[in-house]
Amino acid sequence: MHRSQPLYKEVKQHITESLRDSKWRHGQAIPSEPLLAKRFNASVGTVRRAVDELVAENILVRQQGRGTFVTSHTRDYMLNVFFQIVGNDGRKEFPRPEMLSFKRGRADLATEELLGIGHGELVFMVQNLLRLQGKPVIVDNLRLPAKLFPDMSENLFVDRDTTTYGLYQMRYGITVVRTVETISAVLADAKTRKLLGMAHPAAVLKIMRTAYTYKDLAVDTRIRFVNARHHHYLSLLGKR
Amino acid sequence: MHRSQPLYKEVKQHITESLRDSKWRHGQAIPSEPLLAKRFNASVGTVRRAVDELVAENILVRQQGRGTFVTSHTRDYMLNVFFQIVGNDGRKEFPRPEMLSFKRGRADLATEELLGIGHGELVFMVQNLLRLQGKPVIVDNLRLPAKLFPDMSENLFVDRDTTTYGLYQMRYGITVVRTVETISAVLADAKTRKLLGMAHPAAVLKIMRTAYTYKDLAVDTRIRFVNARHHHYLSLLGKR
DNA sequence: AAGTGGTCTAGACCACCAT
DNA sequence: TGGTGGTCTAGACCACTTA
Repeated sequence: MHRSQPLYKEVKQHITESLRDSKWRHGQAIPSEPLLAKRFNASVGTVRRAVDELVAENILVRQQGRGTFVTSHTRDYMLNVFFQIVGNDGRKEFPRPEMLSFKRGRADLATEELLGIGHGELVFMVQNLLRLQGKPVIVDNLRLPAKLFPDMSENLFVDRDTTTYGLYQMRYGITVVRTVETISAVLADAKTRKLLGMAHPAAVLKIMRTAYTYKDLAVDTRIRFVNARHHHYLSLLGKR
Repeated sequence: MHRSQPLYKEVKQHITESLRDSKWRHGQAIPSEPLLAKRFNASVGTVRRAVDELVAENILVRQQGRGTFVTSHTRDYMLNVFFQIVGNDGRKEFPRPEMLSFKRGRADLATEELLGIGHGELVFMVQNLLRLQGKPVIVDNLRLPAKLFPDMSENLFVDRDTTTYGLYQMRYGITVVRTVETISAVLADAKTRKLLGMAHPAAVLKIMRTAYTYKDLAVDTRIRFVNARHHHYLSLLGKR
């Protein structure tokens, strides 16, 4: 048989499409491997290979004896996969968010480019202050395209006990699968210094992050300023 | 058969041990899969699974029709796997190093702890200035345990056209397989500002990195200060 | 007990590389 | 042409979860 693409890649793509189209919702089990094999006219081994890759990408989770599940963006999951700020003592902790402002309007050109939206399209702009161990450590400026989040409102960001990505998934069925982060160091401006309780002059981490769902669709973009005096960004490269 | 560990994990461990003991040198082909299968009393499929994991960890490289090779720490490989500083235009470039100083002596306690060496053991201390597009961008303070690098000398760091990790591999058979990086932002001191051509006050990235070889043995540790005005640190999380 | 994923095998065929 | 890795299959048996 002559194929332009290996069968397991095709199976993987079919599964990804079902996820993108919300055929299987987060937290639910997908069909068993023998069932998928029958559906895609492939052997169980081939299906396993496709699922293996999606598991490696944190999109599916296997549980022996129970089934294979669509990853839920729980707090713990987020902490492990997408949150890289740890205390200098090595401990990682879930940040406590406080919303500072919520607006709807137009974004600047750079933001429109990052989000891949047209000029003048509406976005939501949310500013949050994140606390770790009670102290303000991160100022977060979030931008999300209004068309992806039809009835987004201020209330959803207050008193939530989920992450923003968890919110996207639970309420809109949008699952963030990867992010791109750009990290630099800048002198904090007066407002940021005040929020983070830093004296002049103060160096802070500037982290620009854009999040993507299946098919490389941008979901949100944000700029974070981090007081890196008692915390740092952890990056692991290579094996493991 | 009852096993405490899956067979493919054992095979993987055997292969890793052969690599650690330099039985197979970098750039060389390891034995073919049928041969390994025979040697370890396993099926080819099981050997493939072990090799798959080592390939995913960038330790081996497959080449269809030719064989499976021990990864060589070429410039290109380093750039892709361990070097995360990119220009703000998105371009990545190989840095040009200039050695500022080379010393042999005792390290401070923190360094001894990071390297996992005893108190008072000798280390080499190397300071380099790294240029990108001709401009000084990174000040690198390197520490390596003398006992791992017996006849290390200043000359080896001058006029080299390899990376430090490439040097370890070619001359000492030591292969770096993973690194741990800790990133924060600080105000640059006068000396660093001068080297990087920055005015007062200046915020720089402070990157502390420790590199490990097989079996979690620390190979070197370094502190880098990066002028993040025209460059940044790139971090990709999640799938792909 | 039935169903799920986890491991392992043996073998077929294909694509690619060296000679 | 022979050897290498790449894909795919069919089936056995194990470990775990649920009912």
